[in-house]
Amino acid sequence: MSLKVYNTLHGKKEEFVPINKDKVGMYVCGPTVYDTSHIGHARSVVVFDTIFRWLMKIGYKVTYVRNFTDVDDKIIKKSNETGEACSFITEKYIDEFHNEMDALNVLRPSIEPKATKHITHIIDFIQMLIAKGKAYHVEDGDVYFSLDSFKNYGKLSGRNPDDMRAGARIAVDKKKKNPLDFTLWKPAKKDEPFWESPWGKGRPGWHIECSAMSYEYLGEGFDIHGGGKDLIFPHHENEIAQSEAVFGTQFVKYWIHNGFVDINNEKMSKSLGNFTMIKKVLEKYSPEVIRMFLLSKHYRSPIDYSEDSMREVSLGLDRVYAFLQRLEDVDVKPKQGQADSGDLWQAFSDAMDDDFNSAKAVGFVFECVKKGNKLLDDAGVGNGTSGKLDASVLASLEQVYTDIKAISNILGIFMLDPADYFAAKKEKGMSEVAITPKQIEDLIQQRLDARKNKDFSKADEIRDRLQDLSIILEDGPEGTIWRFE
RNA sequence: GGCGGCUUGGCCAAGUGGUAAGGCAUCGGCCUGCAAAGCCGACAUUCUCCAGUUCAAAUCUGGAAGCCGCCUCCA
Repeated sequence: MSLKVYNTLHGKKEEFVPINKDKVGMYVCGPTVYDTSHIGHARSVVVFDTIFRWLMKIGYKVTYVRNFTDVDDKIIKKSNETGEACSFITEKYIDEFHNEMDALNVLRPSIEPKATKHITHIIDFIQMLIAKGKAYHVEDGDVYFSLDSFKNYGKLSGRNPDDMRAGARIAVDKKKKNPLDFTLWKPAKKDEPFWESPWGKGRPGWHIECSAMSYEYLGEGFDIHGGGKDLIFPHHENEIAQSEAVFGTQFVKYWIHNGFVDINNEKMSKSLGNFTMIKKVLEKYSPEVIRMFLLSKHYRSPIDYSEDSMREVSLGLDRVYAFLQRLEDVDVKPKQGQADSGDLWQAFSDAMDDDFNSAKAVGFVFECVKKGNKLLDDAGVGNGTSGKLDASVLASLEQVYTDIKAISNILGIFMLDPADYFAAKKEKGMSEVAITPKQIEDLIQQRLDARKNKDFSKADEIRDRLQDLSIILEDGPEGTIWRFE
């Protein structure tokens, strides 16, 4: 099965055929670094990270560019409010972003360009636009893109400029020839950061950096451009206008847009004040739970964030790791050098080829976990009698484990050694509870003694006591183990 | 007002013309002193509603209702 991708440009799934065989150029709009990232940002980053990994896995040499917008009105505003230099603010949030994305097991893109490091490229780009009559400079120092000079405007978002003018939600600016013309360069006011340019001291508008930097690293036209759905208009529409106006060739072949993270069925946004920061979620849930949550629904659909759904995902992840632990307990290990050959991998692979359907893919993993558990049960392993696995069962369990490990490299979940996963979970649980492991062990021993003496009411009392601390006891053939709920 | 999307069991969620994956929860059973975990079974004759195309539709077409998003900074 070959890769199919939903292309926003045409509103349908298309077979993915890169411009250059074997190579893929991908540009994704990164954050404006003026504030802490919320889980909506995490979705975009995790989704495109997964896409990046999948493209590489199926054999493409991928150049993945994700920018930082580090010059912007909001950054300047924050600087004025806090008295901190813009560069201090942007560095701070870039660091924070990197730390959080590293925690979420996100691979670094090939290149992470910053707008402020590409001012010359941006100025050159604007000059090309002016030279072609696609942009104009007004007296005060502003440079605007001339919408009337670009016929195809609106092809990505399905709008036409005439309708929008009728819509009349756009503030009229007398300096503009057409009210929809957008800023390429704006003059610096007093105390604002600036760069010298042919139009005086100023700074770039928002859209132009992506055209200039994608050109710099990926060329006049490239394969994939991504970002959140909210960037379709006007940001990506404007990028198309700028780049295609200069080069006269198709800017991007496949446009990919991820859906939002909602809270109570509404988009997470600053104006509603309903956003949840990544760091806040990381305090409560492991990175893999967050990743699994974000990948448990198709990337184009909205996904509703709630404590309940996080808890549910967390339980599901426990289930997978508990299965892996069972495998480890009977010495089933992933096979070396034989990845990508099992049925699970094949099913996973087909799901990913179908517009990166990670939700479906995760479903297959669960199906396999159930089958694997059944094989173990039927073999009587870990179920009272410690049976011996026969060769064919061993082989299929090894294959499942191998496939899950291969999948973990794409989804960025199920990455850990199960023992480490549960150890981390225990550690986290311990930090929230007023009891020591020693005390727990003592109680377990007391309960064991009580059970030996058939004093079951005392045994149950001890178990209930631990239960109140979210500690679950499991009596197995090798003794009693405990874990956090 | 313009444009786009969504509506699947108690909840979450796959499904893109061939007769409803999976997870969570619930109820039975096996196992257990009792539990937990795991497994087995039950749980949508049906996919918001109405009409149409088709041998066949959750999936295509037309219409209705509800919800959401973009059109202003936004992942």
